[in-house]
Amino acid sequence: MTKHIQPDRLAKLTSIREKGALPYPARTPGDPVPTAKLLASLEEQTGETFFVAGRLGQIRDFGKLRFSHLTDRSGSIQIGFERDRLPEFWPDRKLVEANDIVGVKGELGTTKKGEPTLWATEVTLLTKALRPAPEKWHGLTDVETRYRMRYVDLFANEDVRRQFITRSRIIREIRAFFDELGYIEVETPVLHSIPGGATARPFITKHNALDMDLYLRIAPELYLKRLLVGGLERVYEIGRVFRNEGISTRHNPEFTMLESYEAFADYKTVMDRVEGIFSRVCANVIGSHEIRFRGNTYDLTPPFPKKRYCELFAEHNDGVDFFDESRVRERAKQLGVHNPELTYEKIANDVFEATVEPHLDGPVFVIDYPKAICPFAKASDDDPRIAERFELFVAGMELGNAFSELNDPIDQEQRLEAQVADKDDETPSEVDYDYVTALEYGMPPAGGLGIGIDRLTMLMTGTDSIRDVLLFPLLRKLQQGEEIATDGAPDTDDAASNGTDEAQ
RNA sequence: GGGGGCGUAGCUCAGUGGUAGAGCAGCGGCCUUUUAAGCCGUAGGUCGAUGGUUCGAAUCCAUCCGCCCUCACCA
Repeated sequence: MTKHIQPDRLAKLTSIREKGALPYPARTPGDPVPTAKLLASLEEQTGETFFVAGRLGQIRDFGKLRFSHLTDRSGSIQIGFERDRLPEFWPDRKLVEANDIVGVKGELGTTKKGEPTLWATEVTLLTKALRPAPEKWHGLTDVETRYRMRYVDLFANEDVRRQFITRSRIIREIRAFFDELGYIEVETPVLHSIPGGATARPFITKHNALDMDLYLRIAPELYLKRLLVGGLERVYEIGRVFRNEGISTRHNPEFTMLESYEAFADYKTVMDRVEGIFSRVCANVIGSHEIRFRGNTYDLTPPFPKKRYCELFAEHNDGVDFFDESRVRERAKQLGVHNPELTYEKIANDVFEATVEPHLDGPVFVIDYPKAICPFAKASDDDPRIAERFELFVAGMELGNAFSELNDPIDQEQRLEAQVADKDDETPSEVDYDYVTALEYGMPPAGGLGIGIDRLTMLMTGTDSIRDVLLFPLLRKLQQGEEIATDGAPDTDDAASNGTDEAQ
């Protein structure tokens, strides 16, 4: 690693030490003021002395005067280094350079052209950077390097920093929304001995002492509903789930899921909750209910339109009824999505996905799904073939999934057993009988919700790729000893095989 | 897995068979109001890797590695 460091920076490091200064001091000499505070009331504060700390940008050198910007978490401000104000620092000024982290004490003012500037009277090196910053004008643009070295991306690209601050604010608003409704936030196990609550291939890991296989959770659902049995009544969890599938602009193998469960509510209540979340995030984070995503504008003002699954199915399939098995199979063959391994309802759902989903620009709640494809949803009291379930679509992307939770233990046991009997290799291989036992003790009627936080953030921030809302998206491992291009090591190369597809 | 694109200096990129280039960053100078500062000078390379074709390969061919886009798969 260190062999690729810029030799001139190492030389400066040595120089600093030889002069008895510390290139990595343990303490910051003062409590830094956010630079944004200096700019916020510049006129009233002109002439006052402040201490700021952050990373130095490009240095513009005029011999006896130099300028640079100092960036901290709140923004950045120009620093003016004048020879006559810095008698002690001046001879060693070149040991402090772009990308170093410094503390600066100085007097607030402006330049002749009115640029707010902190005129330095004391400069303290806080951290010597041994690698240079990316080029000043184009910055760091290589996508692979940006993902692999997000730490560089973050300080080099302000909009990237802002993006992740926005993500954090979205999550904070969601928490506040549920907290105000009396929900409690809980944490359930990530390591599951039986993966369940969704249809997906799990990651397998091993517990050594117990000598048993464990699975990284594909959903927290079944544990959260156990809490309803326990009487917690309103719970939510925002946490990582893991699905052992491919990678794309909409899929990362680990992603963040919000799940909430509310006793004595049903899927209609949950629709209100979803609208409440969207409304709140739009108002408090985005500042608008109109968002731009992939070239289109979407109005997220509630209420969102509701469309029945079976009606949409007929509408986009020449009036074919979802439950008309022979005609649906025919249609599936015609579309080339007829997989005889699957159950009839799954084939029909594939037809739905092929014909209806592309048209779901939204926002739209697709409601009342066929019960057969909803193993955890309660059937409608009016039509036993229909489950009280909805999914929220915006921009053709599924953002949320919710239902009136099935709490009939006998029905649930039968459905889980049917799932295991299914040939589909994505379905669970084992029934979680403890979950059934929990239901036998009585779970209150409840409405449950799942929302993909990453996709929600994509939508809200107009981001095309899920990798741009994940700080560290999954990438292939580099070979040992291999470094990323940015420090002169041999580029690329590696072990491992090819990745593909999905998740979430 | 299929198709397409890309990989050259720390960064951003030119270079399509004949001595590896530019801008920025770096280094040495000049400069007290710049903000992509300017000017003069200087240094910097396993052209992703391996093999092949050729008198000669960054360039043509093959294989491999990595990233992006897209389709497929999949919430």
